[in-house]
Amino acid sequence: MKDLRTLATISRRRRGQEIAAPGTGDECWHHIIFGAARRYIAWPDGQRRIIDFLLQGDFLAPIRDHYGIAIEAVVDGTIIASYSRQQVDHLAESDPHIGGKIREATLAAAARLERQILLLGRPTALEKVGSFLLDMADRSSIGHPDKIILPMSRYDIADYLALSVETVSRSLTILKRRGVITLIGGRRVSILDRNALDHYVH
Amino acid sequence: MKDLRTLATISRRRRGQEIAAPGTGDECWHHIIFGAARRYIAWPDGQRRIIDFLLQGDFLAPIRDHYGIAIEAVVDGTIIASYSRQQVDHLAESDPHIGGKIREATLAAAARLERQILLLGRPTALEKVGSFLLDMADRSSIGHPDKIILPMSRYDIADYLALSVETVSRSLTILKRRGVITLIGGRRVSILDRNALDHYVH
DNA sequence: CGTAGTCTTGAGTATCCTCAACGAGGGTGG
DNA sequence: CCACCCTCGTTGAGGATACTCAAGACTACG
Repeated sequence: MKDLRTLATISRRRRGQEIAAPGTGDECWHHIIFGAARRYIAWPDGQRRIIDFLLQGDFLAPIRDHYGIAIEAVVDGTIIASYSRQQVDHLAESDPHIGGKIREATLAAAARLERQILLLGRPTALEKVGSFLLDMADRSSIGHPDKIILPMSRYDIADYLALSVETVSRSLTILKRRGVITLIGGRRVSILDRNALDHYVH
Repeated sequence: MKDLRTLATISRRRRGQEIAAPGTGDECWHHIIFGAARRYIAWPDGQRRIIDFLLQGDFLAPIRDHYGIAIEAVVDGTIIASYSRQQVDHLAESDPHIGGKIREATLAAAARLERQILLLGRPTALEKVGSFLLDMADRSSIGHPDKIILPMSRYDIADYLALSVETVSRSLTILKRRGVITLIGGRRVSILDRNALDHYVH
């Protein structure tokens, strides 16, 4: 009996290095073993829209792509396991249990996209940033649930939330001044008042 | 050999009638046979966010839901085929071919969510509305690719695009005045200048 | 024909974006 | 070890865009 692990191609990437070229996203499953990645579109006019951040442990399904979506590592030393879609399909057909796992992972990827839709639908910048922090706190489970380490830059966050960098920065400053969070060196965030944060988010 | 069709529960809904109660979205697959539906969250403060419109032919995967997402018919006489998730899983395990179909449908649902993310990420209202029209023209394939019949109200569109009703209305008026589209009675749209519309969308 | 819901338009305001400057941190080379 | 450069992050001022509030037109339906 074959195993998923035998199909894996493990690779290691530096910060900013390409994981999948634009338009090739539907060829492979990816699994983030360590680090973080961003899935994005670069428009011809120079703008960039980040569709999805992939954190440690996340699976990415091979979603069909008409836009030229690319994937890049966010931090140095990001480790990715990639699986050819065809081989995974083949395996799923021979092993019903694995087929179920695959369906499960696909639904989880869809749930992540859905959260992102809710995030983008929030009316104000403060709500977007607040939701984003709560989301990151949930997902980047490193021991304490109120300590977040943001692996991505403010520019990344801005392109993810469809805001300008300045607005992201200002929103964080406002949350800090109101005593809702603390900021240590830009990338380390502590949630002091989760109630208040939840409240921004409805 | 069992067949998917034997598992279907067919039902018929009037405009505004519930198809799935909040939080039950992960129990069933749904397939829109006729009409249209909206998948949405009603926040406690009265706001409503539409995550997804389901048009004729669309499949909806049973995505896990922590928010209380509900589904409603958009037009009278909407016909839905529903399939219990468990039974579908069971069938998929016994028939690899169906398993593949299921994975395919799940990926298509994810691709739809992804398009919605790109839509919400557009900076201006005009781009959002323009993208929305192109999207609808692609999806509601009724003979002519440049004629659209919008089954939903302006309020629905506003909650979908995260804009106010007034802004949606104004954007459509602007597109009309610029000769990009024509409006017949509010719900019927013709695309006159697809190039221009594409251009708004980058 | 009246009513309720939908759609459009207008005026004023709040929010966010753009442009600009400055500060902090990390690497590199002298 | 320090100066320099580069990227990243923050803050300020001014202007553009979308929202809110309000009122009027259109449509569908009883």
